[in-house]
Amino acid sequence: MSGRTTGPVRLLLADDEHLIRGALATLLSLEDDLVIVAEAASGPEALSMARAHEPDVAVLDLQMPGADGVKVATSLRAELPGCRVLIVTSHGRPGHLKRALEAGVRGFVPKTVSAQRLAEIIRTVHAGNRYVDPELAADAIAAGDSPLTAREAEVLELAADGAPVAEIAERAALSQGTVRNYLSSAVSKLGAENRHAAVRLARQRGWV
Amino acid sequence: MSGRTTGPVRLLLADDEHLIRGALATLLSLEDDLVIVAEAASGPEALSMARAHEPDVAVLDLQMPGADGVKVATSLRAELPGCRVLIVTSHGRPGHLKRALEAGVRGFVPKTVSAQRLAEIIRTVHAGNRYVDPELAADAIAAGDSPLTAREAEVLELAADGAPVAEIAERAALSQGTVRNYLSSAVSKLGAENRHAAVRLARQRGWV
DNA sequence: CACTCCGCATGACAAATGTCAGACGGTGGT
DNA sequence: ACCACCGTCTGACATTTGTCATGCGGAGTG
Repeated sequence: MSGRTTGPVRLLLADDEHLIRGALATLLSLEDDLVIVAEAASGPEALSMARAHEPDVAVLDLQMPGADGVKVATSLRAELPGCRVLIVTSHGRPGHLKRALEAGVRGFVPKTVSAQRLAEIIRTVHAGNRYVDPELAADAIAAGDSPLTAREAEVLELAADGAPVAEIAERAALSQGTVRNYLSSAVSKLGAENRHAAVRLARQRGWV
Repeated sequence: MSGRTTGPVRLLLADDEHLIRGALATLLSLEDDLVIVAEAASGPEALSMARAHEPDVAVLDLQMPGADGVKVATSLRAELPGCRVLIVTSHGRPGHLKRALEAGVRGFVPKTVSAQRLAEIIRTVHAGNRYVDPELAADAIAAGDSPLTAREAEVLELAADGAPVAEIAERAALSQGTVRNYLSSAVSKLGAENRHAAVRLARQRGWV
């Protein structure tokens, strides 16, 4: 039902850490039914490699220079609908999982799994099924959806690097009072002490 | 010169990401003169493994649950002076490098190097030499030493999660005015807009 | 259509934060 | 011994931030 010809699963591997990517390539190559057809060290590179080699499954690191795994997945979905995407990550933030699934990603696993297990998951994804790490899924469900409105999230993001209200107001083209109001509402929705703690919480949950 | 008997270099591998640790173990095992005698997924585990197996070189990830690579290195230095320590990291913050060298670490490399290169560096370290990634070294020199006094750093750290001044004052057993003063001085020394930006900068440079 | 609800926006007031001038004690140099 | 210097510490004052009451306008409902 996958409409694919038989033969080894053709993989694209993208991760900016050469050490990990190389090691992973070697290890996955040991599996008889898997073959790495391309490697990339950044988001844009992953895209162009995918176009050139049309892999069956793309294994993407979530954090890469240029464009993160989810952005790459979105583009791939449009350009190569036959290519399944599997995301691998070190720090699993709940919000990222949600964004990833919305981008059509078929698998989402932390780097704490073994290579053996990863190979199995690659086969699962290639067969057309989905796979999400149970622990990350639980976290995502516990965290739930973002309670923030678009404006609140926007303002909170501008506040992320400790900028004063005046600067946020200018960048968002709002009055200072309005900015304070949004921040205040975001802070109370998140149950934080102040806006800086709120930024940390929102980041943790992947809402910004 | 190293006072060691000849034979393969005995390695301890510690990294909390199973995927990477396993892949790395496989890849390094391919080198004839390297052999992995122990693996660990956390700081404390790395220590007990090192005690049990007395490796020639310990390859430690900088960020691990329990105790980070530098803390482990400090303990190892005291308990197994013959064991060289090589630290591997994803996000190289200048301050970490400095702390690592003070802890007697012999090598410090980012995960962007290839496994082949890592094997060479392991041999370099085992031979008694030091190796520090040139780019990380340049960053560390550019960042320089922390200009913060002990108190300033302490207060800044307490401010890290967005706690209000009153709470910081209580936790540091200081008056609120004093706390503000330290924060103010830290902020101006770092050239930041406010204390939150200062926290970010100090973290970036590895000064907290 | 009228009504209600909710997100968006604003200004006034209270509270927290940042800035300043200055006091005290220990260290090192003369 | 004396002095200058630096880190530590404090309170008073200006600025920034957080909270509140309130107004405006579109979406959904009766």
